[in-house]
Amino acid sequence: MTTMRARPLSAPHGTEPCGSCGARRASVCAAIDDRDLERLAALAVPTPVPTGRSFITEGDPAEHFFNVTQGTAKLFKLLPDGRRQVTGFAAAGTFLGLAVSSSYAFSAEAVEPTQVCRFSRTRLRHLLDDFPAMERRLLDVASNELVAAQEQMLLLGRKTARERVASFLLARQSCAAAGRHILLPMARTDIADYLGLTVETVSRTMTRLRKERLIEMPSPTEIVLRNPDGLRELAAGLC
Amino acid sequence: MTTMRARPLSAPHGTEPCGSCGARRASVCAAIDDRDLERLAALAVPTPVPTGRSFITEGDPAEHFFNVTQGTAKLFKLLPDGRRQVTGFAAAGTFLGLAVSSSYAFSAEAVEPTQVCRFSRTRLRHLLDDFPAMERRLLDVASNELVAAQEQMLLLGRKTARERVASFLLARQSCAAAGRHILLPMARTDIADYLGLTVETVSRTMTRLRKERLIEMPSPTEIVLRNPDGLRELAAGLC
DNA sequence: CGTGCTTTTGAAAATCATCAAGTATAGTGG
DNA sequence: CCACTATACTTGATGATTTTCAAAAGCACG
Repeated sequence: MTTMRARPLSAPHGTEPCGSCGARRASVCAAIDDRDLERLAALAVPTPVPTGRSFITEGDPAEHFFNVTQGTAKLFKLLPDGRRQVTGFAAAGTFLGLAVSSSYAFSAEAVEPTQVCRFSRTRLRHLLDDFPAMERRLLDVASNELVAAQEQMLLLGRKTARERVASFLLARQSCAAAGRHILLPMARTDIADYLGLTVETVSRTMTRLRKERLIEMPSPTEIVLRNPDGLRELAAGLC
Repeated sequence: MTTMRARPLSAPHGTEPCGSCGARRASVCAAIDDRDLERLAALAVPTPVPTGRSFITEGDPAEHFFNVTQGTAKLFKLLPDGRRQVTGFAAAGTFLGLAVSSSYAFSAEAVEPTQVCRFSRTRLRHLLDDFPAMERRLLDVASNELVAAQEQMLLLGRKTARERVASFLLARQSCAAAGRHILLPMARTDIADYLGLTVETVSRTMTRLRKERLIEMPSPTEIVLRNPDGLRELAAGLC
C-alpha cells in the first residue's frame, strides 16, 4: 500500500529544502519567515558540488543566484595568461551572484565537498518585490562584503607577506566560530592566490611563524594560533 | 514691495538643493521622482569641502551618508604606521557611507574643491521605508562597487606596475565621459596609494608609457591616450 | 623671486618571485 | 594490504621587479 506522508529530512530536490537547511538562519534566507518559506523553497534547487568543480564561470550569463549551504567555495578572477586572484572564500551561509551586469564578474569553485542552493535570478527578483526585508538583507550583505573588500585591498596593496598571512589566519579564526584551532579547507595555492603571493612564499612564511612560536601546524590544513596577540600586532603592521 | 517668487538656481543651503543638483539624475537620487523631491531635499545638507579637507574619518561613528555632487574625493584606509591604501576615488554622483557597522570603515578627503550632500543616516533610513525604489538603487550601487572592488583586487594582487598604471588610465577614460583626453585631479601619491605602488614607480612607469608612445602628458594632471588599444592589451596582461 | 611642494630621475637595497628539487600525503590498482 | 603514482607542500639558491634613499627639476603661491 502506497502511503502519502511527509518525509522528514533528506528530502529529494524541490520538496522542502529550506526548512532543514543549515543556512536557514544565516544569510538572506533568515529574512523570510517560516510561513512564507514555501515560496522560497519553491525556487531553491539544492545542488551538490564536488571538490574542484566550478559552478560559476566568469563571463557566463548570470542566470542564477547561489547560496552556499555546506562546504567552502573559492571565488576568483583570471587574467588571460592564467594569473589568478582569489577574491574570497564562501563558507556556508554565503550568498553569491549579486551583480547588476548580465554576466558573472567572477568564477566560483568548490574547495571541499560543497552544497549550494541555486535560484533563478529573475524569479528571485520577483520574490524580492514581496519581501522588502529580504532586499534590505541583501543590501546589508553587500555592504558588509564591500567593507571586507576594502580591507582586502589594504592587505594586497600595502601589507608584507608576513602581515598578509597573519591577517589571513586571524580572519579564519573569527570565521569558523573557532577558538584557536582553525581549519584551512583550501589548498596553499588558493591561499597564495588570495593573498597575492606565491605558494612558496606562503609556505615559507607559515614555517617561519611556526618557528617563531606564533602558530602550530599539526597538519597543513590544521593551524593552532599559539600567540593570537602577537599575530594581531603583526597583522596590523606593528612589528 | 516684497514678492514671493521661486528663485532659480543658486539657492542657499536647505532651500531647494536637490532640484538643481548636478547629481540629481545620477546615483540614488534618481530613484526619487520630482514630486517627492522635497522630502529628499529636506534631509540633504549641501556642504563644500576644500581640497585636502577630510569629511569622513575611519573609525568615527557613522552618522551620515554622503553624496558627492561636485569634485572628487579619495577614499582610503590607514595602517597604524601610516601606510595608506586608497580604495577608490569618488566623483560627482557617488554615494558614500554604506555600512552595517556603526562606524566608518574608511576615510574620505577631497582631492580638489568638492561639494557633498550630507544626509542623516537614521533619517535617510526612514525615508527608505517609503521609497523601495531607492533601496533597490542602493543595492545596485553596492553591487557595482563590489564588482569594481574585485577587479581592483585582481590588479593589486596580480598585475605588474605597468599593467596597473595602464588599467588605471583606462578606467579614468570611461569615467569622465572623456574621449582620449583624461584629467587626473588627484596627486601622484594618491594614484600610487590606489595602485599599491610608490610615487616613484608611478612616475617612472608613466614616463616609460610616454616614451613608448602609448600616452602623452601635456601636464602631470593631463593625459592623452595615444594608443588605447595598446594600453588595453597591457592592462589585460597580454604584453 | 624665493620657498615649499610635487614630480621626475638615479643608484642601491630588499622583498618576493622564479627555478629546482626533495619530502610528505593521498588516492589507485595490483 | 602494500606498492606506486600523482599531487601538495616544503625548502634552497638565484634573480628581478619594485622599494628605498637621495637629489634634481618643475610649479604654484606668497
